[in-house]
Amino acid sequence: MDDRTYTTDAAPGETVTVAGWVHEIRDLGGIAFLILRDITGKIQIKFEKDGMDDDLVETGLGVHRESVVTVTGDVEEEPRAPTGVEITPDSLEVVAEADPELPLDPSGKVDADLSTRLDNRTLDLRKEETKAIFEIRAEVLRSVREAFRDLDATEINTPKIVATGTEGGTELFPITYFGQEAFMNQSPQLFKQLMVGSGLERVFEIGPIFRAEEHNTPRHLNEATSIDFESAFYDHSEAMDACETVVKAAYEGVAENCQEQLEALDLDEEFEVPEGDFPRLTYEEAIERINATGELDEQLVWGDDLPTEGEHALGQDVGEHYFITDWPSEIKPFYIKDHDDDKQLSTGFDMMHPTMELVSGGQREHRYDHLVEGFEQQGLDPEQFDYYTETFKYGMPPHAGWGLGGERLVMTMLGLGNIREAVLFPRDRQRLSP
RNA sequence: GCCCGGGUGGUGUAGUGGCCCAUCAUACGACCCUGUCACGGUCGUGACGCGGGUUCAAAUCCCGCCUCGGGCGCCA
Repeated sequence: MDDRTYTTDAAPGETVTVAGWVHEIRDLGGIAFLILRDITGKIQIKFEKDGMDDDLVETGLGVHRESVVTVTGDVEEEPRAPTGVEITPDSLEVVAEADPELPLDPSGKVDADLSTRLDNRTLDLRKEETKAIFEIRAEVLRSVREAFRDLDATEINTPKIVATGTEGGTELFPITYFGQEAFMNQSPQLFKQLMVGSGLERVFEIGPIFRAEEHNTPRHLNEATSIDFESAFYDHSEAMDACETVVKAAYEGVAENCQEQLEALDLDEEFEVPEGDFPRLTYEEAIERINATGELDEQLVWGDDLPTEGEHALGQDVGEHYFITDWPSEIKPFYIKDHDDDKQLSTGFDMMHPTMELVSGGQREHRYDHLVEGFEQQGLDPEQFDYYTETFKYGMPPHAGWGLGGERLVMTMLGLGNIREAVLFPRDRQRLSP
């Protein structure tokens, strides 16, 4: 449509053709208004019944909400119109009629359950607030890519269909690959590590990960977007620096480029870019602080994983993004390197939002012998991972990296109550369609 | 995987044994209304997830199934 004018661009004095959805019709009797909505906003179409073509009035006011129409007419300045301008139509064409009864109300007068919204995502995304979430999500991904580029990292894409999992025994989706057993990849972990040993040295990947865990929570998905980073000649501390930079860049991008969207979500007042360095607590300090809050019935002891309740108590105590470092080796995966001076302590770290874990990372074990030993200690058969370990024989530099949950980043940034809100078509325990 | 709580017109809800041939809002249909901006007004259409049971009587209690949400574990 060459001659289409966006509603926000319709200037007084012009004759324009606008195209979009019928948001609402208000018929006051002798005068009626049709509110037309497009990507840029809304505009009012005025029908004064006296002196207007009867067919035009009948068509314009007979159309159902959410139908697609094009309207050609004169734009006039009108202080009484919501946007200060309105169109007096010469012609109106119903391009696609909508059913009179809609499965949810895009004008937002009546709430819909998340489940109803997800079943009707297209209609749901006609709402300002829902649309804003995904525009912000896009900005987060854009900013993150730019931040990675500033770090001189190369974007890569690794296989999602794999022969073995990352950590061996965890829950994977099995598939059949030309008669062979295969799985959906749960993480690009091993592949991105191989790339730091390649000529690329520093890489990142933004892509789907698949986990077959049958959890049922507002913060888990079975298909999620992982933002992964890995660099040669980085230690865990430098990896944390990069992590902080990238997460802050996401917030900065949204603050700079998504004011309108934040307003739509009623967050423009409270949205804050994290300032200063994220505190770095050791695991030991973390459990001590959790114990000191007195929120837990039982005191944590060294070696315990942090229970959800403990994460919440600590998050509230810290009150901002923070890292937990120096985890016990035994509760971190085999590919995480231990501290050289203390085999009980790993270089693994998590980056936390006050409400949940966002990032998991660490310095990697780059020494072939230690790596193979690690596989065996975790009860995994190193031979199954030959494609991975072999590379470590041919000059694998020390390296570190992390994985960030893309949806969790958006969710915590916007204070969404459910991670499914941050995915167009979420895949969870019971949802496989749409 | 374990545990808990829900499912009532298109949508969101009220109703916890008889007061319910089921409340309200919105949507939808008809009519009235010349400045609405959640327009207003009058009237109307439309629902108890499925199956079985208890009871004189079930939306309401019990059982099974389906389905949705949440807590934990685990994780991003």
